[in-house]
Amino acid sequence: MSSIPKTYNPQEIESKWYSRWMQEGFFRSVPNPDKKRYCIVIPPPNVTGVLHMGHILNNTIQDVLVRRARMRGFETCWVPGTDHASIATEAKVVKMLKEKGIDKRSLTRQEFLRYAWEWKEKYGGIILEQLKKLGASCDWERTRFTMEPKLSQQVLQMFVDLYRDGYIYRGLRMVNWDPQGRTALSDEEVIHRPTQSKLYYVRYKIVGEEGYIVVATQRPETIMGDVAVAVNPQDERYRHLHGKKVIVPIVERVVPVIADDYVDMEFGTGCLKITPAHDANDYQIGQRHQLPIIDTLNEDGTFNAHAFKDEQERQRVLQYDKIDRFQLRTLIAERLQVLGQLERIDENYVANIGYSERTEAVVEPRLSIQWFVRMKELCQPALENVMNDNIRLHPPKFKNIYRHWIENIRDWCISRQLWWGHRIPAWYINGVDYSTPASDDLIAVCLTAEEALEQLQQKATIHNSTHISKVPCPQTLDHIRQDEDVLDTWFSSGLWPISVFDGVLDPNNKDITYYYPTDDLVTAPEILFFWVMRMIITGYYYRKEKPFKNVYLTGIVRDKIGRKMSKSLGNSPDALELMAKYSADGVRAGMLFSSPAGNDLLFDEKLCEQGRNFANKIWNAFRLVKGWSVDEALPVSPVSQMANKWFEAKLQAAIAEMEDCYEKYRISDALLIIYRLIWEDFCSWYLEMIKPEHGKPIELVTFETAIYFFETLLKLLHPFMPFITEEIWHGLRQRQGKDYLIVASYPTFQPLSPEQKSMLEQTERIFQIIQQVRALRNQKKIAPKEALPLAIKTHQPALYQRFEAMMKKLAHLSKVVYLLEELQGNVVRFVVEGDEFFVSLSNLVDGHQELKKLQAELEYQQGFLESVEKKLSNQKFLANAKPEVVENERRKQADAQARIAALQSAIAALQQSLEKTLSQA
RNA sequence: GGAAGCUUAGCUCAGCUGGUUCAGAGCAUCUGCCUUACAAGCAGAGGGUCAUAGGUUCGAAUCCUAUAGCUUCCA
Repeated sequence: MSSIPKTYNPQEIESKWYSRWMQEGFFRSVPNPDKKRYCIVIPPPNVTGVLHMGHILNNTIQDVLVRRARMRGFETCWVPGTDHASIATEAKVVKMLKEKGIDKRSLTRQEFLRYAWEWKEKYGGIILEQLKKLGASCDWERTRFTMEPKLSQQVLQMFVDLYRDGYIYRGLRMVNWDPQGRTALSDEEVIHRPTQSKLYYVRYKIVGEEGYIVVATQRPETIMGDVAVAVNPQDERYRHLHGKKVIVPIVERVVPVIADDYVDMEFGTGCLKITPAHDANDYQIGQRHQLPIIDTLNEDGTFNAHAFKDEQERQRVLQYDKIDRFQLRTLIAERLQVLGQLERIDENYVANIGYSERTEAVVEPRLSIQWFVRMKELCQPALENVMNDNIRLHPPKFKNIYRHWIENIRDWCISRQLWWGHRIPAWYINGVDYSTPASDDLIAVCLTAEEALEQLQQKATIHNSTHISKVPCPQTLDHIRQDEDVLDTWFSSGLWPISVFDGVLDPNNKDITYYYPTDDLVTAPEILFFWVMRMIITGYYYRKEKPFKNVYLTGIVRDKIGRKMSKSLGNSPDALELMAKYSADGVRAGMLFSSPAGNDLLFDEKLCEQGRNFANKIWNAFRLVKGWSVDEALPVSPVSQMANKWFEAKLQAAIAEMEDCYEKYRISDALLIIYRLIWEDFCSWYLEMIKPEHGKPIELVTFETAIYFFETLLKLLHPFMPFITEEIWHGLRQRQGKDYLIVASYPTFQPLSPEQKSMLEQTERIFQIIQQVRALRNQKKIAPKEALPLAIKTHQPALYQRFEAMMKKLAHLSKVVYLLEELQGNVVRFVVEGDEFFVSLSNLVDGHQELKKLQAELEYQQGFLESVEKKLSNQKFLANAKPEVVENERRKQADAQARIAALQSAIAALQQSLEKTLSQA
């Protein structure tokens, strides 16, 4: 016993068991048709990632589900892996190169990719190693990476298939342009934030008359791209201008005044400048009025004077060439000021500005040719099967949001102007103008260059035979080229639950047919649309089947004052330090203590401390049990006998409750149940009941029962705190072979017998009595060592006699006697249910204080009775309420009456004795 | 600007289809205790008009309406 340290020391223990589990192959899963399977695919963390609190939460939940399934005998498979994360990784690599003094633009695609792969090999696996520290029981032999050859092949195949089926097209659209990343972004990658900005009021001269109109704009730097000024047709103020022309300042371009309903009369002056190349709405208006488009920006957000076809205009703006858009804004404002065309500046304007999720750059609306996925039709099964609960979201409140989003979906821009990613498998003929979608019949979409060459030769031949304008027919691979862009990362992630099992390459292979559809997906609500929906779409597209049955949405981890954890705020604790300080078990438990599904959780390090303390508590229970010596000859004491029966019932009830929680994905509640069962019921009650006197041995039967209980508790706790439970599992008994807790059979629930139910009810009453006596000791400052006599005024002594030994031990009573009369003298009374209890005290009792307490209790009970009787005397209640409800009220009435009678009797007796003492004085 | 959700003890939350599982849990607080498993602990105790105002009902934290505040999503 002395060999077991007083405090639990997790460091070596945790790494020891993790490597033992790995050695024994417990995480490994292969299809086994004789067993039901349970499967989760990990939401692949970015290769750039390091473990943060969100990962801990997310992966702990997955590990809980996986470990429980494994113990329940399922063929359990948790597939790990990482995501190549195009933009994030490319940005990281570019930054790393910059620090080395290398400019990305000086490298070829191949050279850049070599650096990127190097970087990935070096850092890409870090996060997986960190997950091992957390205890994640993934099948590491199945680790995948979204850009490894086999997965890339499947992603490209999907592109080809979708293209063939008409779901992918090339289109000229206003896209969200990230000038820093120099790439298009999908709508979801743009974050809108209200931003303090300025509103410039600019004068446009009217052609052919004196005066001007004033246009309010937030972006004066786009003025040079103006092709019209629009007013609302209803706007009386500007009716006279319809059909007139105005002069755009600086470029001095003459443009029409047009009328369009889109214009908000309330905003600014009611005049809107139209810049189709740089605003999505302006683009729409431009289309309606057949206006030209003048794109004044380069891809990096600098001004492009060479975009101006008109020689004079070009001369006027040449001085601004290559100037950054924000600097340009200032310059233009100054220039307008000098020209006397800046009427005023509204400094207190808050604009809703879009930022790139990855680079934080202000997003620039930009016209360009990109690849799109036609979403409407593809989405239908994804909507239906969530709405009809074929795929269940937990909590279900997300269904609404999900539907709203899908119903308003727009086509998905999937091309990204990056190098790190899956290069779009589209080929073009050199020397052909592809700047408009008109030339789409001269594009080949296929997996290899050879195939592309063949296709393009055919296409060129057909084209040349049907069109007047001829195109060159490619003869060799040198005459064609592949699209420079890569695919949006989510395009590949959408395939993840299929591609990890190579389901595109070989749709009938053993893995995919066995593991797909997977069971649960655990992820954050923020990527419900980005990712979850796309997996569902892809699942139905490729396999006519959902990718998973349940989606458990975790909350966002925030700091304790509710701010999102972020690197820039520095409010995120270091995950590894946390585990070093509180153990992986402690951190796992701490994370789950307050994380109901879908709710954000306010993380506080104290929760991890609580987890660590819990581990220590269990450890000490283990020390206690291990320290006992067993005497086989000893008969089982009455206390132990009752204790064993009681805890068995308690245990079964708790298992049932936990089952219920798991079914509802209330993981945090399940943990709280086992936490209280261990700490309160097992440690504070059960172990105290059976604990032999110091130095004395314990009966064999009780010892074995206690070990059995302990083992069952360890099983229930194992999914949450795998390390300490495995350690104690091996400490409790000598274990042979594969007798590990991680694969021990999970406890099943046996319905409580009527005796067990009444046992639980009765012990509640007994515990109340014990607590009353303990409280009394506290109040009266009676030493715990002093044994007290208890008298019970009751008509049902048998009820208490069964538990007499237990009460004596836990409340330290010298004796228990049963009465039918009030006990007089120096006693303290209390009432539990309908019975009265007396404790005789050697020191003086404050009768008046006792009286006050009893009277307060009486008052409460009378009020309670009154409310019950009010119901019972209400004819409408008796007529309308269900019979069992009425019956219940009658029972409440009877119970309350019994308590009141006991209280009144106690009060009367106390008053009598007080009067006696008074008259004696 | 459009939509959804939330508001219950000092803090974080549970309370399903209205009726002692109806006012709960954990943490925090307070009071005693170093009682030989555990001070990372033990034994007790206090604490809420269930955001506000109406309504439905025999009965409302629970259903309806309005108001306020917070949060999120979309534009």
